[in-house]
Amino acid sequence: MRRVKIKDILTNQPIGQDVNVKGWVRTFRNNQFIALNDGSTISTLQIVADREKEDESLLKKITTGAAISATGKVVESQGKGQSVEIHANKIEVLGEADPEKYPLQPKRHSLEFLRDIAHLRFRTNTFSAVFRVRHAAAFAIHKFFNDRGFVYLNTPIVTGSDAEGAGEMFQVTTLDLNDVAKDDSGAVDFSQDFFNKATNLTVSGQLEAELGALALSEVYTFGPTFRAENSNTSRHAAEFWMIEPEVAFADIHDNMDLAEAMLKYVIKHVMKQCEDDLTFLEQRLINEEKQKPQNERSDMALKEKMAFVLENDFQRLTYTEAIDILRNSKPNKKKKFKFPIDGWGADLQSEHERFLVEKHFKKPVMLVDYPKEIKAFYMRMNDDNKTVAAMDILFPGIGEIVGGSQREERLDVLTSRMKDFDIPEHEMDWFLDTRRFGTCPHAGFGLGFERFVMFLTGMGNIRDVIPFPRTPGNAEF
RNA sequence: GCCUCUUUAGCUCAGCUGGUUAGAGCGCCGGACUGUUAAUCCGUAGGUCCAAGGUUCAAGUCCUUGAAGAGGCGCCA
Repeated sequence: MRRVKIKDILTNQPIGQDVNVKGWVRTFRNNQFIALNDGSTISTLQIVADREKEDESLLKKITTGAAISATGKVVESQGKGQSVEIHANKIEVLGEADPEKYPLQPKRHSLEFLRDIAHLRFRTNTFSAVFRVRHAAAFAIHKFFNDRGFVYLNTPIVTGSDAEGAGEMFQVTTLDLNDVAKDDSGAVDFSQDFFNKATNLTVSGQLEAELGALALSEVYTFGPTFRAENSNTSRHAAEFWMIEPEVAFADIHDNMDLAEAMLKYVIKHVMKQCEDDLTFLEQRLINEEKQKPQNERSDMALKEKMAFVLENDFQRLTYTEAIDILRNSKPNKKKKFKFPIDGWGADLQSEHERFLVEKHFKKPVMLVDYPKEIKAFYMRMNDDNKTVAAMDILFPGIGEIVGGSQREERLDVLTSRMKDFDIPEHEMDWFLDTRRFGTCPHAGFGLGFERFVMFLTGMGNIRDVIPFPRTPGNAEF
């Protein structure tokens, strides 16, 4: 008999039909009631075993975590808590789970403990929900761009470009590290390396995406990104996924419109597709926050927060306006900020961003037009000659989720900016060619996928929204 | 990289100003019950108190160093 997914049975309720289901036992109550989950939905399906007829040795093997196959009739449930159940006439244990050794019990486990057993944590309600939501979000992103005529571009993961300037890179080499090839001057001889040059894992696909956009008009990347930063926070990982759209004939305002539309589209899609997962995750978050002091709890539940973001325009303001607000803010006047705001030009610290997003505006904030000194060389110089057309999107609880800009398309301005940043022109010749031939205004941004999934799931640590997270000192699994 | 906190049973935790034999809930195992909902009830077992040094008559508790984890900051997505 063909296997039916539990989600289908719970949705269609084919009462009277004989079906086969396969999945993993969550609990086995009363030697009779199996709560079975197959990952198709957060809900379990109740399998009723015939205690009289079934072999006792078989019943003994039905333990939490075991994989079973059950065949029987779908009937209306007599008990509370579920509408239908299966009266099994045949149960097969496909894979036993020794209860002495199986680490997952039908009880609450800490996220830290589950992180240590990341290979098994998919079997929990929380993580199965998180990864279904993550999938739905990834799918929605592809659909959003596809429907708008964007081309999905796969930029290189191994890169020979060392001028991306977005942080420390992981080196990629096949040189024998125990006996590194040296040249005459004693330096490492990368001409003997696999690519005949020094290579790294990408920190951003942006520069390559720009090349694509200046021919295909609209492109986006969606791939892994690597940063060898020693960052020890709940929102940084050494390996994470980034979405980087790049649009020709677009300015910073088009860019902001695109980012806002995309974020809202994905939120809407996830709310529709993952209703029951979100309900579970929302409750999980409420329970977790019960242990926190009142003032640290969020004032909106998960779905409420998502709906709120959906229904309201993101707050747009310039860096200069933000500085004014911060300078006149209560915490600044009462010297509550660790880094007081006294003038124009310094980068905002997380405490300032959090004040703007969580206290002042209480919604996502888009900041534009930053001082040129604190932003990257490729961002377009504004007419004031002091600021660049950069934008950051800040989300409550997570901070920076998007960073983007209009790109500097004027060759002379770009090369002079590169000089300021000590970036050698000859290494970026391929990049500059796009400015030499048929250059045009264009813009793009990078969205940290995991940070967005944190918002969508209410999870507070990036390590809990990526299946096998890589962080300093940790590359297990 | 910097600062703070944590580490006690399989899991989640309690263990007071250092003082007899280190506790609870859940899980496991055994039994009872049998339409249960993290089932319930009774019972048993289960500990290198993170590690190494030190102080003390006495250390789970105090000190030093180290390890692992968490939170905050910086870097950023």
